[in-house]
Amino acid sequence: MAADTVDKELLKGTIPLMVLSLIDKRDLYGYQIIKYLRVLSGETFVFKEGTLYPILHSLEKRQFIVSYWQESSVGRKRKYYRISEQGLRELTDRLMAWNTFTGAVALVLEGEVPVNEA
Amino acid sequence: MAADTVDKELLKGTIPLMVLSLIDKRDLYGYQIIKYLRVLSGETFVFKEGTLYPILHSLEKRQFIVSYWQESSVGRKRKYYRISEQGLRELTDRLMAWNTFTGAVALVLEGEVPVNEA
DNA sequence: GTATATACATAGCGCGGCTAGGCATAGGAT
DNA sequence: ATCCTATGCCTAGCCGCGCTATGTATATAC
Repeated sequence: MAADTVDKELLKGTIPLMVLSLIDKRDLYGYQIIKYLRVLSGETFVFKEGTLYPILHSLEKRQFIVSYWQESSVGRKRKYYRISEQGLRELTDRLMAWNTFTGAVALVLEGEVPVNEA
Repeated sequence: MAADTVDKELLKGTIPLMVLSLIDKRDLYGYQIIKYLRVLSGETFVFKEGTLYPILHSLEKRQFIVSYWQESSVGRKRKYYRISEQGLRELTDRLMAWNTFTGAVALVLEGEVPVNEA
């Protein structure tokens, strides 16, 4: 595994977190979110539509985000998403969970393993 | 989701990393690894045997760890694991992947979302 | 006219971890 | 004596997330 590739498994659960975080800053449409994830992550997160769209649909179904169509001067219509009240709460919760999680992993990785038996 | 609970989804792929990291420090047996993960993580990672043992078997099958039985003064026999050469390489790779991954997530979470359209 | 980029959608698969159960030994409590 | 708890190992089968693969549609560049 090269240093600039991500273990896909590690991603589980973090994509919705990142998506909510981005939409929280500004209303975005799907294709745009894929680009932002790619650019902001320094080309680490390169997702296909097949990965992101179902996640957006799931987030909308659970009412964390709300969609609306909007014309663009170029290309076809875009489906924008904005975050809801529940979405804000979900984002807060997921951020806490993320920090707890990475903190706990760090503790284990840096932790001393006692030499004595239990 | 409470702050002291982990989103199980986030765990995907990180358990083998933590397990390899622990065994790298000292030979350990399964039940012991569960305890260390629980204690070192500050009660964040509380795994059942049904979670850990299959992971150990998988790591051994891929020859990242090697097992051997050893009597104990109390209780039944224990199956210890030690890390192999390949396991050391795997651990290094997974550590890099972990750092890349968490770094990229941080970039996205803290990233500025430009106001202009692409 | 066809290749590329944009933009959205979904059925179905793969795979990691978890549930739920089982087996076995020892020590302490009742 | 019997039960509970802790220790210690094992596995079939499920669940759920993300990915593959594919399809549709519009606009621009060559």
